[in-house]
Amino acid sequence: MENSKPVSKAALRRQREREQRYRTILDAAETLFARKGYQQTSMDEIADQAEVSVGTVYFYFKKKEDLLIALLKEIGFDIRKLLGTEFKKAEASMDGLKNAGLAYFKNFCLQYPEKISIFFRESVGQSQAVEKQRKRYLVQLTGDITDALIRIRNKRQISYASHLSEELMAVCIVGIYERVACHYLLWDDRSEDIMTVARDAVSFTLSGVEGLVDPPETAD
Amino acid sequence: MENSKPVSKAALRRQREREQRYRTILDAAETLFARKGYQQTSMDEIADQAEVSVGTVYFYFKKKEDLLIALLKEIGFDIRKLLGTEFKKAEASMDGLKNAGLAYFKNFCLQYPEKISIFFRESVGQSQAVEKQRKRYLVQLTGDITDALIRIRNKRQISYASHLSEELMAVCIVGIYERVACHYLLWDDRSEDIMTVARDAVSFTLSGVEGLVDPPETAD
Amino acid sequence: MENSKPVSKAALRRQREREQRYRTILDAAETLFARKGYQQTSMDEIADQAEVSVGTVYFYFKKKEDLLIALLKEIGFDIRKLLGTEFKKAEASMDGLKNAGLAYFKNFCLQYPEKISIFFRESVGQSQAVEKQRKRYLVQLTGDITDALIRIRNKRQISYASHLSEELMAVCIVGIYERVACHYLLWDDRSEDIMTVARDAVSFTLSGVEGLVDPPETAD
Amino acid sequence: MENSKPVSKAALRRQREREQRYRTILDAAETLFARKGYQQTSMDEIADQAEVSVGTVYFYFKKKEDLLIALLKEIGFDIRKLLGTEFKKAEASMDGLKNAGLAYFKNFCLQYPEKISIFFRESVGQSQAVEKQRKRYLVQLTGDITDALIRIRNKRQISYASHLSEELMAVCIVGIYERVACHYLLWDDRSEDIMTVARDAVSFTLSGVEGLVDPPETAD
DNA sequence: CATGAATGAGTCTTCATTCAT
DNA sequence: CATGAATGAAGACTCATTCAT
Repeated sequence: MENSKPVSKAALRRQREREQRYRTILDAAETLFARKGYQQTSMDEIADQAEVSVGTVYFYFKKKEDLLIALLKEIGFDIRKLLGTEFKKAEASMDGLKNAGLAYFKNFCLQYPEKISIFFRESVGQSQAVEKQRKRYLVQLTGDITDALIRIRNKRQISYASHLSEELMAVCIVGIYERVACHYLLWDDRSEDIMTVARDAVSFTLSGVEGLVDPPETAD
Repeated sequence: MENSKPVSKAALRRQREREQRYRTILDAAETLFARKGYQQTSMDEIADQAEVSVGTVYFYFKKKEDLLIALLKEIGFDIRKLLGTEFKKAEASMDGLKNAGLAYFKNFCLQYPEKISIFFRESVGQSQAVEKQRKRYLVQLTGDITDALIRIRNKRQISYASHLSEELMAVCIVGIYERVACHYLLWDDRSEDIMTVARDAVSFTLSGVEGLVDPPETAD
Repeated sequence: MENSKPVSKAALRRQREREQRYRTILDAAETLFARKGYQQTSMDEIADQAEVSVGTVYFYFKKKEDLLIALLKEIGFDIRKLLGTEFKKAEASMDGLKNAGLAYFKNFCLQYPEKISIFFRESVGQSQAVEKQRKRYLVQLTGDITDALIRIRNKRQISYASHLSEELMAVCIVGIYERVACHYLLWDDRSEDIMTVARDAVSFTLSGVEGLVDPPETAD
Repeated sequence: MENSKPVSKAALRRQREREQRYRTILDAAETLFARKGYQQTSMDEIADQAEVSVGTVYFYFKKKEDLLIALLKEIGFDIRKLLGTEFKKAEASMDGLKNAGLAYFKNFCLQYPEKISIFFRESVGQSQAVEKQRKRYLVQLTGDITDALIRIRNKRQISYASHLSEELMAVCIVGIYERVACHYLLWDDRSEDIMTVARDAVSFTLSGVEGLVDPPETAD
């Protein structure tokens, strides 16, 4: 019994250390990809920044792409979690959509502009494998929003203009939040205006959705 | 008198030939960038496709980037012309916005999906120089839409939610048209649904704009 | 008779123009080779500087090397002429050697530092063909000095240390004048000190020669 | 205690191997630059000759220039060491100068003609960076000789013609030894005559120096 | 597991030279 | 003769990836 423990303790430490290394490397990649661009960052630089050797980077990530894909996955997951939380708080109502939008700008874009840079810029126009993953995560995101819109529709007992409308709206919403973030954070750094912008963008979104409700809710 | 410019004939032909070459090369680049991706296309391949030597490609374009930037410029210009035309036809009204949106999908996206690919995908995440030009052309586009919104505002004697609203709406509209095009043409090829999607996207856009009108037009 | 003249007039003009072109191009090359270096100067740049087309440059000089070789020849010839004149003025005496050295610094190095740059720097370390010509002109120069030394020897009825001495001394003299010019004109621009330097260098040279006289002139 | 540095063994071997590789590559470059010329030698050829890959060459030398500069440095250092040794052996006397000259021809030029080729030919007329280093090492060499001449002057309590004389003489000496080596080893291979030539060149040098002593040593 | 030297395919880019007009 | 667009071989350099220690 006793000597089964020491092993597991060491093993646990190892496990912990390995996870730390993984994180360190991924963080290094995130920092550099955001600062210099994916193409302009070499594996050596990432190893340097993470204070490990190239070999070690390759132990955790088989290819350079994998770093980008892992980041993509993490960021996609974070955004979905954020939205999911807000959708849940205000179950199946337009408020969920509204709060999710505001939270995205306030708690995500402003906090982690480098993640925006990676998700919406550095991961675009790279290899096919990256594009595939990028599509996967953005489609999931779109799916989440589509689902939320469907729940809202069901609850409000309304229908939308066409059978494609829910998904289309979700796509529009993603497009808005993508471009607004890029425009006001990556191109012009207007961080101080971001919440004004956010409110307008959310308004735009909500009105856009309402505009596709069909037939209009008849207040009888 | 006429033969006082004997140069012109030969010179004109040369000029014409030069322009043709330029076009041939740019077309080759467009095709390949859209098909294989910017990074994955080598200058030799472009030369091959254009049926000239690498040297000739470099005679017309000093660097590989310059090909992408030239394409960016052309495409940006084409989109602006399309929108400008529609805005002018329905002077300062929401119809202009509507028709411009529909025309974009019908007369641009469907006709030249490869241009969409270059403008919204292949030119992203490349070098700084490309990003700079990309920003330039997208900001111009946003400016055009902003101006149109301002003209509409003036004509209707309304105002919008905040001092940033016009620009913000323009950014949203660009985001929508970008993402919708990518989603339905590059990711899923749902060309046949595109006009349904387009109508919904336009509706979404118009409602979005209306939603930011403030104070609401008083129905007297 | 009469109509044989017009032809020859035009022909003469042509001839003159051709020679002017040749000069213009060679001057352009000289300027650029001295300013930017032979390797760093392209044929296009030379054409530009000479205000002609590349094709024209190639009409007068079949290869890029030929420009350098032509310059080498000219410069070599100029130096030999300068030395020859001084040698002749002070027939077969050490004064000839002295005056030639002073004239070299005063009337050549100071006037045409760019020729020094080409003769002693830009034409070194290039292709085999250039090296061959460079050797040819420097060997001629050495030969001239050797001959002068032999004439002096004969006149003074002396002999030198070994059968190789005359040539060796000439080689030394060429080496001195080469390095001094490079050192004080191309590396440090100490043009204002050049005549002091020149006097010392000439003294050094003359003493060097005297030192190899053997047996020493017995002052009886 | 001993095994507190278990790294050292493996690390030392690595260090040694690295240095060997560095040498192998530099030797390959030296051989090829001397045989074919700097310009005419490609990095691939150097890699081939050194039996490594191009990548490895670039691992040790960031640019092609760096190979030449490293060679320049080594050769410059070797020559200075040789001279320094002779100067020291015959402290502050003309014998030092004499022996240094003879040693240069006997122990350097004859042994390593390829180094002469690189130092005095292949490194001339290349890029600015190379020229800069070349100047640096030749100026150091000149400085060494200048210092020796000053020490001799002090010991003998004499002075030279002008305040520039020491440096000027050093420049002359460098010029002589440069040109003589090139003339009799690179242009005509007269290796068998080299020691005769050397003696004459040394005589020339010594007399040259004496000639600039001023006022002449008073024969008491 | 970590290291970092080694690999070499791949690419952009340059530029001397040619030749049809 | 002059022009300048076209050629394409050649070469420097990069960097993702591997692997022996």
